[in-house]
Amino acid sequence: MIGVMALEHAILVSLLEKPGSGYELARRFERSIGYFWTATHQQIYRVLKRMQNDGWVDVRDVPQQGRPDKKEYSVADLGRAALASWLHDPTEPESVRHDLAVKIRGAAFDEDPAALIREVERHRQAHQDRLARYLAGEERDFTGPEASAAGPRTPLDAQRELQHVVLRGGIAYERMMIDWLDDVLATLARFGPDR
Amino acid sequence: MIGVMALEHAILVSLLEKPGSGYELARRFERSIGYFWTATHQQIYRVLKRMQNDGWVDVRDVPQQGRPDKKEYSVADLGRAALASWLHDPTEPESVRHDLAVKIRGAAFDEDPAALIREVERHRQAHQDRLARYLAGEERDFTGPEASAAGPRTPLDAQRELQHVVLRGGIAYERMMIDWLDDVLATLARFGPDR
DNA sequence: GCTTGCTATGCAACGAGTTGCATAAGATGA
DNA sequence: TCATCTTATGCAACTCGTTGCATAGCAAGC
Repeated sequence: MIGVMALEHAILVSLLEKPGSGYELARRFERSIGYFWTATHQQIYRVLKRMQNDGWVDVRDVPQQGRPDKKEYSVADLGRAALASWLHDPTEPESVRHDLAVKIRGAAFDEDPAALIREVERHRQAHQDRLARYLAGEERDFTGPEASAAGPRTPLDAQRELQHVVLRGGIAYERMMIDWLDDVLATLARFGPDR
Repeated sequence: MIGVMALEHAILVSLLEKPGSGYELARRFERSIGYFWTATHQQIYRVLKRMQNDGWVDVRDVPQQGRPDKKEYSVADLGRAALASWLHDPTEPESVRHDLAVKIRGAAFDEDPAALIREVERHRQAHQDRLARYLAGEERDFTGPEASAAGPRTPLDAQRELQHVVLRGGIAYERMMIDWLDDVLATLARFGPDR
C-alpha cells in the first residue's frame, strides 16, 4: 500500500512547528498549511481524538482568561516516529481534479458560451487574489536581513527555507493558472464571435 | 450550495463526445479525461446506474463477437439539461492537496534528508513522464493540416480547440511542477552538506 | 436585556472515493 | 488441459470528507 491518510501527517508537521489546539490548527489550515492541504474543524477534531488514542500526540488543558479553555496538543514520540516512517515511504503523485477543465470541454455542447467566460474570469480573479496573498506572505516572512545572512546554519534556518520553497511552489502554481486561464479566455474569444 | 458531484458531469461530457460502455469510460479515465479527473471502474458503474435511474442516460445492449456483450450508454435529454445547468452554476476553485509539500515541510524534523531527495526525484520523473505523454498526445491529435486551416468553423472545430486548450493546461502544469521540483532539489542541496 | 460575533469543542448523517472480492466469456500460450 | 490475460460488469465494506446542527463562555453594541 502506498501513501494514504495524510491529514494526520499534516497535523503532525504543524504541531511540530508549533503546538496548539484543534481550533488553532483549523485556523492554520485556512492559511499557511492550507495552501496545500485543506481540512475543516470537524475533521481536525475527529483526527486529533484518534491520534490521541493512538498515542501520537499529548494533550494539556490550558485555562484561558476572556475566552473558553482549550486543549493544547503536542507531538509525542510515537507521533514523531509515525511521521518519520511516512516521510520515508514513497507517495504517489496527486491525481488531479479540475472541474473547470470538465466545464471547458463541456462548453462544446453548450448553447451559451458567455456563461463559461464569466466562470473562467471568476476563477482567474480567485487565483489572482491567492497569488497576492502568497506574495504578501513571502514579503512578510521571507525577506529582510536574516533572509540571506551569512553565518552558521541552524535547524531553524532549514525549517524556514523549506517553508519558503513550498510557498514558492504555491506562487508558481497560481501564476501558471493565471496564464493558462488567459489562454482559455483567448481561445473562447476566437470562437465566440462566430456563433 | 456550490459545485459538487462532478463525476456525473465528467461522464456526461465524455459520453457527449462519444457514447460508450462503463468499461470504455474507465479506459478514457486512464487517459484523456483522466488528465484532469480520475475515477475507478466501480465508481463509474455505480454512478452510471444512478444516472440511468435518473433518466440522464439511455442504455443499449450491444452484442459483441469474441468478447462479452456490453451496455452502451448515451446522453438523454435530461442529462443534457443537467449538464447545462451545472455549466451555468459557479464552481469553487479546487482546493489543493499536495502531500509532497507536507513531506517537504516535515523534512525539517527528519534525521535523514536523503530520503526526501529520492522521493522528490521520483516525483520529478513521474511528472516528466506525464509531460512526455501529453506532448505526444498533442503532436498526434492537434498538429497537421486541419489544425490551422482557414475556412468556416464548425462545432467540431470548437470541440477540438477546447480539448486542446485543456491539454495545454496539463502541459503547463507538468512544466511548472518540474521547474518547482528542481527548485526544491536545489534548496535541499544547499542544506544537505551542512548536516 | 437582546442580538450578534468570536473562541472552542463536538455529534450525527450523508455522500464521495477506495479496496477487495466475485463472476463470466473468450483469447493466448505452455 | 490448465493457467493466465483481456474485456466486461458488479457487490460489500470501509475510509475520507462535508454539512448541518448543538453547546458554551465571553465580549461588544444597541
